[in-house]
Amino acid sequence: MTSPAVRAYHHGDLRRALIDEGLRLARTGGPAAVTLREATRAVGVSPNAAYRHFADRDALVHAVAHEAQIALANAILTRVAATPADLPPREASVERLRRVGFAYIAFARAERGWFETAFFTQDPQASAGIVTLDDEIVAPFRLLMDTLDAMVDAGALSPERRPFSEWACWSAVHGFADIAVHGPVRRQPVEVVDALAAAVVESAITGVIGAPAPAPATS
Amino acid sequence: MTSPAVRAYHHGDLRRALIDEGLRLARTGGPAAVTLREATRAVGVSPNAAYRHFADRDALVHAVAHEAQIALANAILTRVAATPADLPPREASVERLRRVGFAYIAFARAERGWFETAFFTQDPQASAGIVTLDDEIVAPFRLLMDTLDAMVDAGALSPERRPFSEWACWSAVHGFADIAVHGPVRRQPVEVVDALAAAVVESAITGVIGAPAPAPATS
DNA sequence: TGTACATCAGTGAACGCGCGTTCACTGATGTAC
DNA sequence: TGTACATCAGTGAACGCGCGTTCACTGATGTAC
Repeated sequence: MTSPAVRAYHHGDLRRALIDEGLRLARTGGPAAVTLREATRAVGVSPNAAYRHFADRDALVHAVAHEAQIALANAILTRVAATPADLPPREASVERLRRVGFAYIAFARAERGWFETAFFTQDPQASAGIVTLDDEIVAPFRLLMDTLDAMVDAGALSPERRPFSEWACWSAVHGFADIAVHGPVRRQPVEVVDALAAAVVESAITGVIGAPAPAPATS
Repeated sequence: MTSPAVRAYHHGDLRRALIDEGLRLARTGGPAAVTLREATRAVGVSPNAAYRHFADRDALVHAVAHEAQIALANAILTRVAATPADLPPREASVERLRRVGFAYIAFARAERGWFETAFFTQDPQASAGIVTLDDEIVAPFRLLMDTLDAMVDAGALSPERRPFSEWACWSAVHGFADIAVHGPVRRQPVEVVDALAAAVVESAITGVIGAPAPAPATS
């Protein structure tokens, strides 16, 4: 991977190499750590070489953020896909929502820098019509929407309670992620944070459904 | 206020003046905008004069953050204090929780820079014992704890559901604040954000109580 | 199959910026006698 | 009440840093004939 890739920079993959390096930088330092000078230095190229592939620093950060968002979506998908197959449909639909929430929080804790980068990136223009998300972040959000819709279909969530429920879920889980990553919970032992996360997710589910949910699956 | 204050810098109030200027800078630019050079420049003093009153830049930011946290606590207190006096105790206790949530979100939206600064500041050492908050942020959090305790006393919240409920509340409201300030909702019309905020707060209350809450008071 | 040439991904040096921080200093303040 | 002096809040100039970005350029690549 290295030896042909290194040789391939000329008429090769500098763009890809810079994004990869940007991801490495963002992973530990968040979006602020993604600089043209550091990325080009690490790749072994002069600073201005980056301008062949990106309009400016912002374009690089944006590209990196895009990949961070995809990583988040994949983390959620993986956890949801592992839902036990033997659950009754109704419970399964709730369990899937629970997993979306846990996966979001787990990603924020495990990949703090990527999480910051994914959320940080701003869409310059306002979204059209009703409240929507810019294309890049649509994947994780779509997942949440679909999960809630499936709960309605499975009879776990009454249709009157469906509207806006995605915002309640996202807010709870995002808020806890931020508190766990930047807030006072930051340096608490893992078990404490796990317990709080479980309480927060369960409360969010209760808030959406309108009553306490069936017990979580053990897995 | 200006003329004696300006004269009083020598053997006067440079520390106070720098914090005030820091608050002005943080208000629009968040914690990153609080720089020694800009603050001293605005006050009309040489950059190194700040070192008579602050060990380094971090000390100034910390002082500014402290005041931003107090401003947040005051905003919550004011809104809670305006709870109609004629409500039955049970409903009143829930209405107070609702107001804590709305005030938190309103503060984040109205004073974005201060909100970022208040939350940003990090306590270097881990809190002692169980999960607690560092001294500076204790005021808003104490308010939330007391409000939830009062709900138990008033019979609006069953004692078994009390534990951890502060984290569920704070997460929901903090997450929505972050989404409304930095996320996709950022540029939506005020009415849309208001509607989403109401839905999020109501869902959080339902999640804590375990069932939909009595209707909000009209005020 | 060989050569001329256009293309375009890279180089090297430099710019200006604002920042935090340190140095040796000055000059106003307030106190001891 | 007046003077000598220590204190300490401020000055002015400079440092080194890393950044984004621009300039005129070079030299490898790949294509047209």
